[in-house]
Amino acid sequence: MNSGISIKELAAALNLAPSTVSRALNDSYEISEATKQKVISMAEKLNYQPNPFARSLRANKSRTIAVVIPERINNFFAKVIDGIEEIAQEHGYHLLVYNTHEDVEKEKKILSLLQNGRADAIVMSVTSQTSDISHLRKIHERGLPLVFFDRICGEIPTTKFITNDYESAYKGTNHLIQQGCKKIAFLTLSKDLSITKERYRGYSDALKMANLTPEPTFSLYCKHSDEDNTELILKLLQSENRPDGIISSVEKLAISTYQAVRKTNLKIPYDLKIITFSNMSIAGILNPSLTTITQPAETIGQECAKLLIKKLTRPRQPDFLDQIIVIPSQIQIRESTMVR
Amino acid sequence: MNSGISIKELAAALNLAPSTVSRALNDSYEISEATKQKVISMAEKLNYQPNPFARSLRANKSRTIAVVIPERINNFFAKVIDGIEEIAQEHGYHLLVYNTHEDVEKEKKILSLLQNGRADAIVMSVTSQTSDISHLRKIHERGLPLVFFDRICGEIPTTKFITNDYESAYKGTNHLIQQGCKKIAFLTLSKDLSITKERYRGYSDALKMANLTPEPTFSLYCKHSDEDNTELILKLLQSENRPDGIISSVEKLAISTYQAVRKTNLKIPYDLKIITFSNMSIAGILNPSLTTITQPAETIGQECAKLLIKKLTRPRQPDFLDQIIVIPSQIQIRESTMVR
DNA sequence: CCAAAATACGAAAACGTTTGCGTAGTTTGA
DNA sequence: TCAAACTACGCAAACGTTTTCGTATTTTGG
Repeated sequence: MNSGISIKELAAALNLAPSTVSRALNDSYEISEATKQKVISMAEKLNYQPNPFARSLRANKSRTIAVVIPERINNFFAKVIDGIEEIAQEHGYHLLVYNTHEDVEKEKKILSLLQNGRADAIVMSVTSQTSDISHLRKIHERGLPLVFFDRICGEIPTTKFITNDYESAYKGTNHLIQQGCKKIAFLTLSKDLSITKERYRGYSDALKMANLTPEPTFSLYCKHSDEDNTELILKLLQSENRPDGIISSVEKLAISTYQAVRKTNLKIPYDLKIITFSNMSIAGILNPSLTTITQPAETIGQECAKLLIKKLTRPRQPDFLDQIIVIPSQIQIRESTMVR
Repeated sequence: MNSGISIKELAAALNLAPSTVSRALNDSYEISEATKQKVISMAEKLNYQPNPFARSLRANKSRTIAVVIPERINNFFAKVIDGIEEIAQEHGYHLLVYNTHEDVEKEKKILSLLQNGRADAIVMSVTSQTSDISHLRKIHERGLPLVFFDRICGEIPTTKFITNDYESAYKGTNHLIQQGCKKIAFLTLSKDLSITKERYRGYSDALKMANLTPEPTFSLYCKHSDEDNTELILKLLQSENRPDGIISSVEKLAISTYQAVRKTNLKIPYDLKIITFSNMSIAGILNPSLTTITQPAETIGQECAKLLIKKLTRPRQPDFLDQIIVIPSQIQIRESTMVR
């Protein structure tokens, strides 16, 4: 309602021109120390708060970063945002956060809302359904700084932050093999996802290296509903030629696996070993505790934000390089992949 | 960088005045249908996007709601935000999200940043450390619409949304008693928190009703660090007069309890039964599965947003009533409180 | 001592909207 | 038929900043 006093009123209270007050508050060399002090103390006294919209209008900058994620109830994305917020706050930036709920149409709507300059930059992780990327291209060609993390879009020439998906999947799969698994299944969400492809490559290469062949029926591309996924996995576990090891590309599919296993008389890790990409704090208290590949979520968020802010605050910074920056994950071995 | 074309340029392309274009786009009765059509199609063609800051400056409204939470890696808060976002998006509102990390000083800084009209309203859950409430009072007295949820601040006369904390705690405790518990402990974060007090009352009253007395050593006020909490709980479990039932006010203390139990040779639910306030999707796959009191998080978020938006979009809406709106939780009984 | 430079400030424009007011041209009504 | 009302649009101000330019006063330098 009442958004406090304006710079004009503050100027009037000081018998100065608004321009002088503005310069004093922005510590301009053109203003004497004495005047600066007077202005600052009066501003304090009257609790003057500059109107951010007037500023944004004038400067054509919003000091705001938009974060677009596919899921909010997800420790990985939550941690990434925490990382972004930390750096953003240090530099006086605000965060607009949008959840696409894994829905491309929603993603398009949100990006279209961000075309008008409401945010100075966008950091996002795409939907598992995003194959048409015209909306991303549009934003990028408009010159709005855009970086991707985790679920990246390779076709857009900008900087992307991911973890070492190939390597982690390779190592994870190899770990299963070393623990004695012969028939290893791969669980993931969408075929289109960049990270899926990389992780599948890692899984596949590890199998080949061990002279095992990846069976098509062992690659499970799951849906959105947890119940459906549990059903799908259950079917796989009850099939004649069931897997004895599982590597899951997403946390929640590991959860679904645990749930499916409960409906069988299989025992983890004896009959089935499982490892998953995850950021759960409670992986350790699951029974049996869950072996995880943990992505450096906060770090990814921090790096995204650092890069963006560098670009936004320096005068003539070049565009983002078309490159992929890799921040390695860490494998935490727990009971779910123990030999005995 | 380039924020597209302005209404002036659009007007020039149409040989019209900016005012006419503005009115046409806002569907004013003063503009003929023919002109409206022309304007709209040209706006489409040139991809005209109104500048939000010019609008905000002019209207003194930002179409933005600020959400302030103490923790982001928390299913409850994530779900609440999802609920808020759903309703906000329907009405064209954007969400600025801030995490206080349970730090009052950060909370103060954030609220001070919100004084300048960047957001039209605030919906928040306070820190577990918030006892000095001058910053909240300041915002409220400034006339900025403010609602609380879950962690509410009773002293501020506005509308608050909570779950039936007293009743749920009472029922939860009673459930433990009926399952045979005699010595029930209560785990929580801070004494200052509104919800802690209510939940403790429910716990305490349930004990009294069953002729049990709440022992002081059975009320554990935990810290921020998960490791410390696990230690604290472990000590309680190893004490001579250990509890045989636990009701936890916060999800993560139940997790810590599971972790502590692992370091003893106690068995849930045989030696210790446990129930917790929680929004975990995976409570069911913990071993043993965890009995929970689930708060209606999305609904709480939706209701907060509905109320705010009603106030923001109707012309002369009265101030929020000083009232507490209760949305009941649901108790989900699982193995952790089973008799056998 | 006086021109030139430096200091410290003010006036006004600009950012992109929306809106109150004014006004041609047209329609209405008795 | 002609004043009154209506229609459809334009002009200009306003929102609160920042910044360019201008200028009165003081300081500097030879």
